[in-house]
Amino acid sequence: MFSASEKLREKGLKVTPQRIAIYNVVVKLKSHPTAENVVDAIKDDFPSISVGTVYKVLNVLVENNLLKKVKSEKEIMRYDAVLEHHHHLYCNKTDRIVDYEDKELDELVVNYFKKKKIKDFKIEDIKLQITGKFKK
Amino acid sequence: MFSASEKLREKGLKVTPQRIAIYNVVVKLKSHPTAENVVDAIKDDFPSISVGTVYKVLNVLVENNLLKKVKSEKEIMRYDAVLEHHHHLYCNKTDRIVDYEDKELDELVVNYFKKKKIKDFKIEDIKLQITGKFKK
DNA sequence: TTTCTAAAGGAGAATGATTATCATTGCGGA
DNA sequence: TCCGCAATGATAATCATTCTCCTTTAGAAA
Repeated sequence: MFSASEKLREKGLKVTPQRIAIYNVVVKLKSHPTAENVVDAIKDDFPSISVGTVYKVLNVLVENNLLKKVKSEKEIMRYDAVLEHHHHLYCNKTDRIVDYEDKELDELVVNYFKKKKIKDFKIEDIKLQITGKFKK
Repeated sequence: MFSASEKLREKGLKVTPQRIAIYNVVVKLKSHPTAENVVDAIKDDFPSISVGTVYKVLNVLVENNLLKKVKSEKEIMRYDAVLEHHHHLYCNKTDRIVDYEDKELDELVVNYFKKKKIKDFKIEDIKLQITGKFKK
């Protein structure tokens, strides 16, 4: 496993304490945090950080494939440090977004589209948005 | 096929020219328009309509299941008059969102989840977000 | 048809997430 | 260690959306 600074350096990005802290917060919070969540979490260790900086750093990390954006049910953007292909469970009740990984399902879907092409469309990625309710 | 006013009446909503016009615009524009798109399209026939009214009416129509919200890649909300279960093709290049219907695929996925349950989660709907590029 | 009232529309202010601006700071190559 | 340029901080600006408040109107009842 590589540290935040190593990952930043690898991408040719300047390594700053703010970037390290923000990246680590998103990795630690497995809850697909909003920018605001990140600001709150970071304020403990970094009281002087600017909100604008958090947005800017999140965007830089997304542009450099260190984070991904997650579309939430609402209009607020959320972030995900899990880069591997995975699906999402959206909870109607609690607004939680939970990662869902399922190789068997992926294979099923990929095989399906190997046989059945969509005309004039080149598929690059398929994600399932599974909506429902957590039982607890 | 029912007209806009019949659909509004059926839901117990007041039938107003603005509501009829807005509903018809979303039905006619099959492009998953944004609220702004709707405003533009409606200004031809309805120059005096207020932007706030368009937003309010779109929300009323969504609340009453006459329209659905579509999550776009960007932060802007988009609307869909097609209520039947369907998937979406997201074009990376042009930002287009195109409906994709595939009963065979639906069956495949539903059968898969009949066998393989997700623990502590009650699935209500599964949508595929197929990202890629249109060839023309 | 006329009347009445709650709901809907219009205009524009307010909000809230995100981005832009710009002066200051600090990372990292020389 | 020094220097240049990119990153940060503070704050203003932006943009989609919602809210407020006053006016208008749909539609039920008389």
